[in-house]
Amino acid sequence: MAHYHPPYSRRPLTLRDVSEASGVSEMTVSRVLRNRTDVSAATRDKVLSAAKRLGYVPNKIAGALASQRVNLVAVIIPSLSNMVFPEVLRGISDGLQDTALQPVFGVTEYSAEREESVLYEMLSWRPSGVILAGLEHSDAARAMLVNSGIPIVEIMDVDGAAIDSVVGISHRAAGRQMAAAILTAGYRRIGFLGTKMPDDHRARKRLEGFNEVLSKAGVSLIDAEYYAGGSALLKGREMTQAILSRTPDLDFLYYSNDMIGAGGLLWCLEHGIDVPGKLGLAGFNGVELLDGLPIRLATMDACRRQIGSRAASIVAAATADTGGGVRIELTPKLDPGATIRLG
Amino acid sequence: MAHYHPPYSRRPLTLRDVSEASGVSEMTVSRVLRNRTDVSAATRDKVLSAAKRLGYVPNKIAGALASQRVNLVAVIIPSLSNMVFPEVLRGISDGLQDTALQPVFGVTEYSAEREESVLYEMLSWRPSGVILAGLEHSDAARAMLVNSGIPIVEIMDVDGAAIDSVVGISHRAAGRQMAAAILTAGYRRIGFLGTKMPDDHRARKRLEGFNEVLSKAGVSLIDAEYYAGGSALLKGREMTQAILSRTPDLDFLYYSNDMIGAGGLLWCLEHGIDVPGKLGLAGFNGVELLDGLPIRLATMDACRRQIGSRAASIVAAATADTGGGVRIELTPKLDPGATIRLG
DNA sequence: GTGAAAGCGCTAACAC
DNA sequence: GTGTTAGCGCTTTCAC
Repeated sequence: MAHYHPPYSRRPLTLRDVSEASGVSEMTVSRVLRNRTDVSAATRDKVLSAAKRLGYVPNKIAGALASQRVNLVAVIIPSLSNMVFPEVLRGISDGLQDTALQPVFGVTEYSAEREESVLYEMLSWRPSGVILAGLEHSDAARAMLVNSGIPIVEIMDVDGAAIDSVVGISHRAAGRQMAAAILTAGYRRIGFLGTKMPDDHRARKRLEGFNEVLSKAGVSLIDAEYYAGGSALLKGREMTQAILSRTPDLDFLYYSNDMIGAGGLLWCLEHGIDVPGKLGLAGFNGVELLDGLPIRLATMDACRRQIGSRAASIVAAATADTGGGVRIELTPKLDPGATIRLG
Repeated sequence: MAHYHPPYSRRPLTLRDVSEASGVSEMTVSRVLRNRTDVSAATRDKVLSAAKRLGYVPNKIAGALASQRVNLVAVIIPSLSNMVFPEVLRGISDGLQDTALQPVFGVTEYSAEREESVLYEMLSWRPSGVILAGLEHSDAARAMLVNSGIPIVEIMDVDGAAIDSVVGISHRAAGRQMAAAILTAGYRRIGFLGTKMPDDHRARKRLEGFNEVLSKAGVSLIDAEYYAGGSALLKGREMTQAILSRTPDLDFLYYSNDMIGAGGLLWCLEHGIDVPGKLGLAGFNGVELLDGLPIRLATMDACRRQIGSRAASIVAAATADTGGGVRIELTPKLDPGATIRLG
């Protein structure tokens, strides 16, 4: 049902068109359009009005090729499916606010292979920097990053060797801290509920840290449930029901993220389970959504927004060629909410 | 705490480097790297191994300038704060899957001014097409779109005049349909809860359609609550409490989105309110999160993913220069859930 | 099947 | 303050 077919492929205007329309040389037109100060007010006005009248939009491709500068920062994240990465993106936007840099996003769906191809694609546009999640990359991706000659910031996680700069939290330490809090509160029969994602290295590290502290206390996970895809809130609900009917004497459920934790919490409340008396619950991330639940779920803030803005600042500084090779470890705080009893 | 300062600004490799390393002319290297078939297998292997060994990443800036082709689709959306746009983005990714096109995202935060500057910025990269939310744009933005000479797809909303192609639903009709369902169910004392966003035209149109049907039935909104920012789930909870304590005899609450509707629903359930007997509730969007609530909130699916993939297909087709100027109106279906009683 | 030359639209560098 | 010249790293075109 075509209703009108516009002339795609109209030739875009060039500097030359503005030059002719204003009677000013291309070079000076270029100066005006780049807000350079060494142009007389009269010339500037002539150019600006001609450009506006014609509807000229500069060609950054040509500009970038000529100047060898591209004001783009490649940002590569695993997913948009939960609230965690959009918030990192907002942090990045904030951090880039007062610079000429613009973020460009790519998504990997937690696949190293896709990360590699997205990275290749983005690097081919010669961005001013790269911000990407995690420290685990394919060899080829790592090589591209090392060879790129631009600032690289790996974010979210600090447990491992960074290529250049890194901003994040220690997920292993976060897992340990939560385990310690749970043990201190007196819980001993602990179940784990999480995603079936072998490539979510941060979730894996949290669980490793968690298990480590449990082991030292002679405790180990009694049962576990995993899911993939679907509504996390619903999955949390379903998995909670499943694990509790299979292993009714659990006294704590550790969820790998807040969304499934929230689903579990709602299920428990509906079923009159004494939380946190008989059963404690905890998630991870500190998502805003938790504010709207009947009672607060214990969680740990992953410092998402802050990570984004710090990473952006590092790229901005490195581009303005201050510094480089920075390591920033943020410390998430544990929020016991109302789902962990006092120890 | 710098731990290592890599040599930013290493000169990236060029075709010439690969040419010299492989002993093949630049032109033929270029052919191989673009997967052209008119190259002998022997030459191809030489080139490929040299390129891989060196870690060559092509410069798309130069390529785009020379070929006058850019495989980028500019995607401009209002926000990443709720689940609606990320899902549109996923639809777009899907729709672009089997093409050479790559989406690039920009966010406006519901500001026409920011839309204009994001658009300007993106058009300056000469993308192959633009997908943007809504039909309302500044005059300057509209002029840029019209003059761009590339396929433009306005998405989400079909209530108004499109520049080129359009894919969406009628929000006015959606509002009308919900009002009709509510009236049919026998509710008469209706309250509205929504965002304080004058520039969210789709929410506005839904409310207009809603009021229109109410008026015709001699009914009008009894009370309203507005919010801006913060956790939508929490705001839904707070606004529900506020509106019901101010106007206790309301028998229906119409929320402008599912998130605040979910917050309201949770609040009502906790306070033992008979839903949908004494009080009916409805939201909008059909977000996945609703699947995890104790009872289903009435809502309307905004067809987000489908809109994204259809829009992407239009751009892909127009680029391959089939068609153009397409209008697709999808029909959202009303899901009465368990929060509207049978009429 | 391969190579040489020209040029995409802009900006750096320098001359005036 | 303004103009001229020479590329940026590719791809197009055409010759071989």
